[in-house]
Amino acid sequence: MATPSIKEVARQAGVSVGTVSNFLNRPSIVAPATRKRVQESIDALGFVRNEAARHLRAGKSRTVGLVVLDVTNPFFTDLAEGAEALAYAHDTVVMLCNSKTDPVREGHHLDQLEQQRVMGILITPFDSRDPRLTALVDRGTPVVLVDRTADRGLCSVSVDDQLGGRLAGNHLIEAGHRRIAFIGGPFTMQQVADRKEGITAVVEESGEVDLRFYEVDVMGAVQGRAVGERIAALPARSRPTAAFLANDLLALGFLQAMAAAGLRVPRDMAIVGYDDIDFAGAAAVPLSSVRQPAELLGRTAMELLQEEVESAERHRHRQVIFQPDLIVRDSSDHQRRR
Amino acid sequence: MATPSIKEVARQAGVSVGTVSNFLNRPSIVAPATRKRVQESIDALGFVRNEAARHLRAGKSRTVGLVVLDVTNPFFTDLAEGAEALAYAHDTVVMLCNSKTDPVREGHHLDQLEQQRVMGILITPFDSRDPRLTALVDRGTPVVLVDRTADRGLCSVSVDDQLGGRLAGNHLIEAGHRRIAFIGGPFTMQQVADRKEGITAVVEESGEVDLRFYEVDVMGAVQGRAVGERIAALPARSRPTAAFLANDLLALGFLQAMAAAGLRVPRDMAIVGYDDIDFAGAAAVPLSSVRQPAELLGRTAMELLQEEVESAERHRHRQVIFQPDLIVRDSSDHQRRR
DNA sequence: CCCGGTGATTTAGACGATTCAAATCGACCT
DNA sequence: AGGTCGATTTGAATCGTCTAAATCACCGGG
Repeated sequence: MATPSIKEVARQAGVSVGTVSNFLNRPSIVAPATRKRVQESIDALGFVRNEAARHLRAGKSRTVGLVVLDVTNPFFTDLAEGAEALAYAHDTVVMLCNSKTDPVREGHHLDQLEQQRVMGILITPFDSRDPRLTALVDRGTPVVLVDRTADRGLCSVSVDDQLGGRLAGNHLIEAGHRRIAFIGGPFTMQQVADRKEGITAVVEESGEVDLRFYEVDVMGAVQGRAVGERIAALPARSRPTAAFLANDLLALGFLQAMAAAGLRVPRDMAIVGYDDIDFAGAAAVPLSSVRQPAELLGRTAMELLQEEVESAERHRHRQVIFQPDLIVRDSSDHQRRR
Repeated sequence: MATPSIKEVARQAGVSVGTVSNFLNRPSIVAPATRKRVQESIDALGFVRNEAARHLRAGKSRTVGLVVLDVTNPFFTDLAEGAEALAYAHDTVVMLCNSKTDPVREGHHLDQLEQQRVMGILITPFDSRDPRLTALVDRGTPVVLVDRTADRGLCSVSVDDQLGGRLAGNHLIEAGHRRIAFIGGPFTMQQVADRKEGITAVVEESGEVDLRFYEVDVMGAVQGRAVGERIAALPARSRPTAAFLANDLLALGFLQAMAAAGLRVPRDMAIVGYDDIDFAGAAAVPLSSVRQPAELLGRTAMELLQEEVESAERHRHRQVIFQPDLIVRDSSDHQRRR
């Protein structure tokens, strides 16, 4: 009682397989009476198209791989949302892969996606110049970098992370902070490096600010809390009075560590996060954050991919860069805090 | 310059396609010298297996669909982790799908997975007796219910949610609470209904406790905060003194609302969550929570699926049920709280 | 009554990998 | 030289769907 194929449907309906296929793909050229008969057979047999066969025959898949660093991070799920919305409109499927900031997992996913001959891959790579990635592209899989700027012949969609770092830095410096912590990681990740560079630049311009770096391996709430505990334990006179964290999960964990240690936010510690996930505005102390247009990123990435797939040869790679916005809330703003 | 097929590899290596296939699938029967030659051609050409073709020929896929209610919830990603670990060992791939507690999205994913002829589906369904799900099973796709108990002919892996509700309820009642809120939703979801039933049962047994219900549409931190604000706004004499929330994200949001409203936890409001996600223990006030063995759930579900796929006809469906544990932390424990 | 259309349907290969019966090749034995 | 056995390799068929080309039925015009 295996799943019926187009052939069984044809027999049941008393037509040829070609007609069934036509019914499926170009119903308008099938006579109404035949159409009805085929539809009935399909329903009766419970026929479901075999995507593998279609794919093999067509030579191209209708699924797109999306590889992100952390599915738990709302920034990435929002991004996925944007990509899926567009995919849905183009009758394609998004395969979501979680690399968990681990190059090995990432590589595994890429292998699988390539074997599946996906029509393309959207990826926030651990390392954008990973040779595996380059090889994949050379072999013909269209790739769009997400949340990273491509240098070479690739499309990419990103946000100006240096600017994001500058915005956060300026904001904290103007509020009078002179000891600031930058927390994120791994520092080898381009995004993190850029944000770090941004705040470093404005700190150097201002001259008199002490900026310290704390590196984490993965940017999650748990790590944020851990760093927060270490910093809270410092003597008040040498402790930073403000922290800029490279994502909101980190910032949320950090915020909780402050609360647990009895430090008031923003009075004792001002906090600025990154991504402006929904949850940030709803935190115990609403979190200031550098907003990235996550959904737009995803949507645009998918757009670029579709474009590349459709126009094939005469496609010019493009690097789209969005501007981030600083959203100031209580966690970094004395005035607002009652 | 399309991706080379096994045929090109064969030509390049001066052997037949059969030999290349043998090299790929049963290397031991290929002569060492030939093996070397084929390997070289594969490397030179950058050959990558075409999964669609393998699948079509083999008649069965090597990917498993995993449909969860919320990828943002660490409970589900832990679960996915368990499933993936086992899948990896069996050389299969997990396709992660996020239904976002939306039956329409869920249906869409199921359709796609069926068209892809996945070898099976692990799903936390919105409604376990959805006819679409039944139809899918009847048409031959093995399905294992996750975090839900199957009534009919299906395998399932779940945790005794009623017991979870009882544990939380008993704990709060014993601590002296007489006005308790239960927060979760939608109440039509079996898990939520069971937890609710569990606490309702112990409340009724005790006689003198006032239990109130708050329903949310999706169980996320944002919703938790919203309910928290409503409850915090109640006059102290009629306000519940304890809340049991059907998952930890909800509880985290709720906790933040308490902090924002100036209510102390657990003195003014005791809180017990559900799932015991990593983040729960790291919250500003460490969260009491009913622990579910998420990874084990995922792993076991995959095990059952493999079993079903392999033993085919003579397979007996099984319903595995795990026991939850109550983890008591500061959020519900006066003693511990300084 | 035959010809040319037109509209509907059928036929006949691909697509890429796998499998299995059959062919090939040596080496070895008698 | 003929035969046998084992180890390798080959060739063809197959999976389900799609498409281009071919076929068919039927109609009206000449």
